[in-house]
Parts: sequence; C-alpha cells; structure tokens
Amino acid sequence: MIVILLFSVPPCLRGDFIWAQSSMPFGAPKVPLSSTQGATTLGRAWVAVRQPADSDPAVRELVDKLNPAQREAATYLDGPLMIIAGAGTGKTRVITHRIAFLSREVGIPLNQILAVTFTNKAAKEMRERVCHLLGVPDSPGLAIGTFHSRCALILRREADAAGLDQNFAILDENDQRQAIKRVLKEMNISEKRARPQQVQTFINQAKMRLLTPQDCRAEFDEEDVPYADIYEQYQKVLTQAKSIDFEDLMMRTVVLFRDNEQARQRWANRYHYVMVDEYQDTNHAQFLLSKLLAQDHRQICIVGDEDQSIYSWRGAEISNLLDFEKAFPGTHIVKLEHNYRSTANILKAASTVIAHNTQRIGKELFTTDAEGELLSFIASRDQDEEARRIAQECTRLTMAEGVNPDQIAIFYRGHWLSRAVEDQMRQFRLPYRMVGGLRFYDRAEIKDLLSFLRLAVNPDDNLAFERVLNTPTRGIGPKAQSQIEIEAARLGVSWMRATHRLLQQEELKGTARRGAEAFINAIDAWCSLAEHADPVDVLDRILLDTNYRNDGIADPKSIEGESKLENIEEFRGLMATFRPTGEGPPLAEFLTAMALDATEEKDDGRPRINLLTIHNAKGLEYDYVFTIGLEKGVFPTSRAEDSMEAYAVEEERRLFYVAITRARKKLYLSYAYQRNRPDFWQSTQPSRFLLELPPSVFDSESLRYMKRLVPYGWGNNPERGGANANVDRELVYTPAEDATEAPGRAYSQYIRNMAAPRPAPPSGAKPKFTVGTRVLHRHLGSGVISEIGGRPGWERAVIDFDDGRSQEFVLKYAPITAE
DNA sequence: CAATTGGGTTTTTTT
DNA sequence: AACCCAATTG
Repeated sequence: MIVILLFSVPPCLRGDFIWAQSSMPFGAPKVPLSSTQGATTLGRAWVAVRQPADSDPAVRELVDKLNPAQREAATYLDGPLMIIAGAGTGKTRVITHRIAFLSREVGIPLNQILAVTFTNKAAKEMRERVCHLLGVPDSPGLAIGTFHSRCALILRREADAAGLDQNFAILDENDQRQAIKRVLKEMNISEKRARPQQVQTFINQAKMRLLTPQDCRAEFDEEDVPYADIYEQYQKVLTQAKSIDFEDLMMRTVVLFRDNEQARQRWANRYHYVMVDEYQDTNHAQFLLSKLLAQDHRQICIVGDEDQSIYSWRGAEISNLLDFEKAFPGTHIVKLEHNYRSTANILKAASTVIAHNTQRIGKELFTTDAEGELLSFIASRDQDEEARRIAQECTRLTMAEGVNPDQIAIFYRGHWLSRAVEDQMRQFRLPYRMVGGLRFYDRAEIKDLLSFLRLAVNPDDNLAFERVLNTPTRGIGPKAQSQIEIEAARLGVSWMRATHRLLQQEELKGTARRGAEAFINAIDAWCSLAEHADPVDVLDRILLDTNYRNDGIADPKSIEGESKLENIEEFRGLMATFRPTGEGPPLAEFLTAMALDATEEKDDGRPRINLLTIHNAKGLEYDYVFTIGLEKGVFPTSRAEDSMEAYAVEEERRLFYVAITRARKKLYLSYAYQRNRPDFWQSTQPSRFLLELPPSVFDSESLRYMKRLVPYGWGNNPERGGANANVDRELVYTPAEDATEAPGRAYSQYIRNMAAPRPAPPSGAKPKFTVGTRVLHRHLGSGVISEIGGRPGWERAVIDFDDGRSQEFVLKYAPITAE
C-alpha cells in the first residue's frame, strides 16, 4: 500500500485514489506514524490510499465479491457519502465491508468507527459479520449499536457533564406510562381528560424535537389538556427517581453536545468515522446527533432507502434522507439497484406499486434472475376462511415441496389480524412463531424482579419502589403508601428515604411497620451486594429475601404459577449468560442492556412458520411470503386514508413495498370479504394497493378471482377516468361454488390424500363455541364450556377445566381453540 | 386498614 | 387477557 500526504487533493487524482481526510494520526500499525505526523501537526491533511482493486491481494479478496456500485460505496472516503440502498441490494454487505475496509486497509482502529443501526438484532448481526470478515472471534472495541444504546453509553461516561446520576435508570415505554399516570394522579387530572397514551406521545414528540416544557408552552396554544404542565411535572418525577426515558437518551445527548463543545469534541474525535443505517427512519434528534458528531471530519456515511421509510408515526423524518445534501454539502451519492433477493416478478410488482409515490429520490431495482413464480391472490369470504387457505397452502409447501417452515412468513398490518391465522396454524398442527408479540420481560413476574434489581442499583428509583413496595404483599396498603408519598413530597426526597424516616420516627404502625422495615433492610443489603457481586447472586438474594418464588406468585402449584416459575428460572439463566464489560457495577450494566434490548421470548430454534407485522419484517427475508388483510380500511389503514396528510397513504404504500420486497421466491396476497374487527363485523372492499399491481404478475387463477372483485380491471375504465377509478365503487364479491375449497381445492385434496396420518382440518365455516364444546386453552389446558352469557359481541364463557378448576373468559379475547 | 372480588374497558405499527 | 377502579370482606 502506498500512502501519500497532501494538503489539497488534485482533482486529476480523484478517480485513482481513495482519499481520507484526517486530522488525527492513524493508530494502526499499517501506517507508520512518521508518515502521518505531519497530518497532526499541520492540522489537516489528505491521506491517499491506493485504489484497492489493483493493490494488494487482501484488499482484492475483501472487495472482490462486491459489484461496482457496492465497491464504490464500501471504499469511498472523500467526505460525506449517501448510499441509497434498495431492498435486497446487499446493504448490510456494503456496511460490513466498509468497516472491514476501513479497519484493515486504511488502518483505522475499530473503536474509531461508529456504526448505528435501529435494532439490537441488526447491530448484533452486523457485529458478527464484521468479525467474520476480519477473521476474529469477537471484537469488543467495535462501536456498533443502536442510537439508544450508544447514547446510554455516552451519558454514563458523561454523567457529570450531562447533569445525571451515574446510576440513572432507563425507563422503558411501560415504565414511562406508569410514571405519567402517577403524574396525572398528583395533578388531579383524570385519565379520561388526558389519556396517558396521548400524553406519552406528546412528551416523546416534544423530546424528539428537543423542546422543553417551556418551549412547548411557547409553541403551542393553550389546549384543554395542559400537556406542557404535565410534561414539566413528569420531568420532575423522573429527576427525583434518577431515571430517564428512551427519548431522554437521545435528547440529553444532543443537548450535551450542543451546549458543551468540549464534550462534543471528545466524542467527535473518538468516532472519526460515522455510519448510520436505516437513515430514512431517523428523527430530528438523531439527525442532529449524527451531525454534531460528524460536522468536523465530515466522514459520515449514511445508508437508507426512502421507499422503506415506515416510522413517521414515531417521529422519523424522511426529509432527513431527502435533504441530506443540504446538511452535508458535497455529498457523494451511490445508488445500489441490483437486487439479489427476489424474482423478477416480485420486483416488478414492487416497482410498479412504489412508482405511485411522489416523495422519492427515485431508483429502479433490477435483477439478473429469472421471472420466477407468479404472484397468487387469495380471496376469501372471511378471515377464518382466509386463515384456513393459508394454512392449507403452508401445509402443501412444507409437506409436498419440502419447504423449511422458517422460510415461510405471514405478514399483517396490525397484530389483531394475526388471531385467526394463529388459530388455524394450531388446527393444522403447523409449527409457528409470532415475532414481536409479547416481550419476555413484559410479564408481571419479570417486571417485579427487574424492579427489585433496579432498587439494588438505584434505591431512589421511586417507580420501581412503588411497584414492588407491597409485592409480595407485606401489609403496606394504600394508607401506608400515601403516608410515604406525602412524606417524600414534603421532604423532597425519594420514597425510600421517606420510608426510612417514617420508620425512625415510629410513624408507621402495625403490619405496615414490620413490612416496611423488612423491605428497607433488604434493599440496603441488596445495594451493598450489587456494587460488586455477580448479577445472578443479587437475584438469588432477592428471591430468598422476598420469598418471591412462593409469595410473589398466586399459586405455585397452578399451571400459571408453574409457568411463572419457569419464567423466573429462564430470567435467571439469561442473567447468568450476561458478560459485563467491567465498567461500573455489573448489575447496572445488565439493567441497561435489559432496558434497551427488547429481547423476545426464547426460541428453541426449531423450524417454524413466522407470523409478524410488516414493521417487524423490515430487514428480513423469506422464500415464501403471505401478506393478509389487503382491504380498504385495513391496509392502508383507515387512519391513513382519512388523514388530511396526502403522505399518510404514501407511507402505507411504502409499508406494502416493504412487504413485497421481503419475498425471495413467491408472494401471496390475501383479501377477505368480511373481517371481524375486535368490535364489529365489517364488509370490505379490496385495498387500493391491489389495483396498483400490474395484472401480468399474477397467475391465471388469481386473475379470475381478482376480476370478480374488480369488474373493470386495473383502473382502465374510461367512464371513471383512469387509474384507481374503481376504488370507491361498490364491489360485488361472488363466492366460489364451494367457498371452503376454492381456490384451495387442490390443497385440501392433497391433504386428504396424504399418507401421513394427521388430524383432519376443521370442517365448519366458523368455529362456534357452545355449551359442551371441548376447548383447549393455550396456558390452562383443556376443558369443557359449561355456560355462555354476556351481551352480543362480548360473549363470555365459563370453562370447566379437566383438573377441576373453572374460569370465565371473554370469548373474543381468550386464547382458546376448539379441540 | 389491608386484601380480595367484581365490573367495565380495551387494539396500529415500536427502538 | 390485562388493566383499572369501586365495593365488599377479613
């Protein structure tokens, strides 16, 4: 490798060399210090590294497998770079190669490269792939993570400068809502008047835009709900509890860098190369953060796809991507358009749909692959029939074609759509997993344990304290609690200290006194233990002191109690595998990781069909993809269609685009004529997105069905004037002769003829629950319905379980299936 | 005064 | 099913 130092780059050399602007010495051994000394002393210099393609073999090997656009994206170092990466164009490949290239060929130490992703999962995958490229087992120095986790790290190191306690707790969304409820109570505002959800959205949106309560007061007119006041009070509650929420992580870091130049420079110098993935989903605060870090060295590389921006409701601003050049003049743009994932047919469908959008940079994906299979359209009478057909097809795919269930996915717009599918998956005995349903630590018992652990690190964590003050019940009822609350407010101290004081002054009596004493002493003991001890040891001590295994759980012998015990053990196992980096108390680190990592329920890794929302599907890919619920009002959701914002539907369309582009081999689109929403039955019309697809991508059987729904074809009715004219038309659904078998006739025939003995799929149209029906409850086992009551739409059933217990359920919410 | 029981409400998408 | 609030029981 040849390294040249220059103080300005002659344009004539630009094509032949890669240029890195540097104000720091390279720390890596590949570049001798003597050759870079000039760069530091003289402030800024250009370092040229000869183009990799014709240099040493290691580089060639590294970037050889990249296509020209990818290679350019991975190796361009001459200032700000914007990579527009279409779906399936090898984006992750480019980022990982870029990091490996920076490290191995330019000699940048890994800890100077910052790579930000949106999910922990993506970060983990990226870390693994980079390590693989570099040929090392693991590299702790690699600064890869989510915005939130990087901010947490920065704020812990800069706690003083940021005005935070070193051991601050991080509130997840649930804790945040709890805190808001507490504030509303304190301020005597009913939850009817100010819905906690809405307050939460308000506060989070304000924080994304770096607005303080005062700013809000100035910016917004007085509304009937005093949002700004609630926000202000909420911040006080958080400060008192030495806690910060998710959005604070971002806002405080940005404010720190904005107001404290020294701190900013410390980190800007540390992260000499900044990379941001999924840039189209960044919000204002995240944009500012990237800018504050990169504004000096301008070594920022962002990767995004405007067509996959689907998080505007969470504050993402697509304009961050569209206007990136304004923030970083002289930005070089590389477009990745060669798709390696999907068949030509799928790509054609995707491109045609997304072309309806106006907010685009514009790109045309192409593939060198074959046409592939045509798309299938599935029309059903209602959601149960829809689910059954899909289950049938899944059976066919896995049984007849030997498809690995892991390679099949079923997508939907919202979680509520999954219920019918889930039921049928069980009926057909198909293995499935729901991605992103219940988070593991959303369970009550895990939240309790986390609260104990939080207190062990930060005894002033009022929110945790309040949660477990009387869990398991230790005689501290509402009266005693309000006593503590008042004392805490009077003295301006935490609940923990207030309790201490009340005890000293003997103002707590009877059972409350004994209970509080035991609790306080236990917390003190946990605190001293937590300073050094292994997290698991702290947990064991907690379980012992609180007798949680017995008292914290309603009935350890019941089925629920049993699964709770299992969860506790699993949590303990999870803790045992945690490896702290050694900064501060290990338990504190564990809790931070816990708060930021939305770890899902454990997965045994057995092959399963995946059920997930489209939002959850971003970044993933499957051979076979079913997208259900393609109905007006469902997808696009009525909220978007009714919205005044023209771009609301564009975002829905991007969501559809994401769904389509996840599929590698075959895509199925499904529509149900009637859909049972949680509260009402609804006749539907097809989604406008179906009409935006070109007929040529569908198979002939599908086309026949579609033509029943869309009498005039695809927007070509001259009377109604062009594209999408028939969206608003009353459509006539003609059920097939035998609605339960067509177009699934072949599949059900197949199932009947199958040699393998397996339970027959259900015969009736809708699963009906009546007195005497044998049912299977997901958690509680099987039993018989003994009674049905309740008003229409809210039927309740009493189930007598086989083990003698019986319980009442609201039918439409209970996770039960006919046995 | 604490603890349990009963009734009413509830769902878009999530780091 | 999960949650919150009011009413009842110990």
